[in-house]
Amino acid sequence: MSKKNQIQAPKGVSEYVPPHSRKFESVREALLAPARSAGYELIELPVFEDTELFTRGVGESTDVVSKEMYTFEDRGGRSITLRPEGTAGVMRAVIEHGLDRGQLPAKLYYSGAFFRAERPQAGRYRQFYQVGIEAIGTQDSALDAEVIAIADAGFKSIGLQKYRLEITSLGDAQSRAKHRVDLVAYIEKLDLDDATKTRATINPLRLFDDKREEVKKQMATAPLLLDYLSEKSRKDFEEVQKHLKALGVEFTVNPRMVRGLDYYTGTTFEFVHDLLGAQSGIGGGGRYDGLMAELGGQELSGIGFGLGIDRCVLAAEAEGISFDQEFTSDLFIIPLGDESKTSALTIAQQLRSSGLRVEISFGDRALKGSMKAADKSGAAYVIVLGESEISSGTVELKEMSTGKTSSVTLASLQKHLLSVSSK
RNA sequence: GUGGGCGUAGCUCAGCUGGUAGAGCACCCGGUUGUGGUCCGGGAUGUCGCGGGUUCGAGCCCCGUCGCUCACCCCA
Repeated sequence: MSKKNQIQAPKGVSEYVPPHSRKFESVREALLAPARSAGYELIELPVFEDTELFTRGVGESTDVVSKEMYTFEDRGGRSITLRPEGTAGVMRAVIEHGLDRGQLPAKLYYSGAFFRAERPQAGRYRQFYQVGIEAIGTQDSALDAEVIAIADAGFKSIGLQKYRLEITSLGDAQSRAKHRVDLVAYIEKLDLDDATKTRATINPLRLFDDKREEVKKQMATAPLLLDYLSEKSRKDFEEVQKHLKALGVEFTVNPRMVRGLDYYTGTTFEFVHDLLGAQSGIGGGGRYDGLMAELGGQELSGIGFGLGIDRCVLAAEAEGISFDQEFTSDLFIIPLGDESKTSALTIAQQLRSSGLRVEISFGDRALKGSMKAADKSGAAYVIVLGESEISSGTVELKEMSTGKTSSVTLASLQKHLLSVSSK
């Protein structure tokens, strides 16, 4: 609630506080794990970059660059922009650090906050979170398929089911040029309002994405880029599909798919969730042939994706997926009296070093209150630590789910807990 | 940038045709000495988003403003 002098978060940012943040953490780790298993390595980059990186990399004709960037001047008079997406920054860093001079493909993953100055709505925030990967320097349909499969594995490991994968190919430069000529000619004959016409001159492909029925109808017979693919592009695209089938990754070919960033070429894909609102894309990506050269690097092709953590959290909630059990402690220690607090601290420290999750009851509440706290924490076991336990070296280990207790010596507590801990 | 909906305790909300606020959940304490989940008793919490107007009187009406939210646009 907004009180008089209370400072609120800036408009449209997503925040995750406990217990909700558990979901965020679980989702992020689930999305990242398949990339790590496939040999991708972390790249951690600044959230702000030289504005030119995005105008050149992402493309000035995109809405992202033309009206959605957080751009400001720093104290040295440089134009700085909060990163609206991840790929351009990764390419900049790859070139700057010469990662493209080593073994290829360079395989990188990232995770972090991105910024777009849009009007917020369900699943769309001004600061949002993405994980992504980029595989740079190798042109191979098998790599395209693997990248897509890594994203798919991430969604599956969250437990998501109600999503679908759409793929297409944007072909090479010549294919796109030929198609564009025909598409523009086709669009010129249509009955469209001025705003839409303007949009079409900036990027005619955008009209395929229009949600209005009258536009959809008119675009129904528009020339499709897939029909213009060169022999090589067509073969590559078929290879990708063959590999995806072998991997058991389900997909549909959507020749009308449109992506918002200008650098995509060749294989392009998008994951869409069925239970989300208007913002239903949970991830997407594709190959980009010209980006590296555009940014002053070698003529190398890359492929990657960005997955929306926020939207995956929303999707997981919509599907009723819960993550809570991953976040409960193995043991809850209740010290009685000030003297036993030292023991509680040292015992907890020792148990934690073996990977157990251990909490202590703090403050001076009564035993009953501490037991309640233990119950609510979801801890599997509880011990009460008083003078008698410390002097005898034996505690009553209580299993919270059954209420049963058993006598365990402090010396064997760790071994005991490790044997029953699932983690 | 354009449009719709909504702003009452930490959360979810109730508040009849205007008479100066309530429930459930959560939280804290207790129900005789050191063991939770049920039950019972007790307690704290709101300038009813903010500002102005109408009125004897406004959470309820009017105007403005800010915020949240959903959709368009665009996209993760």
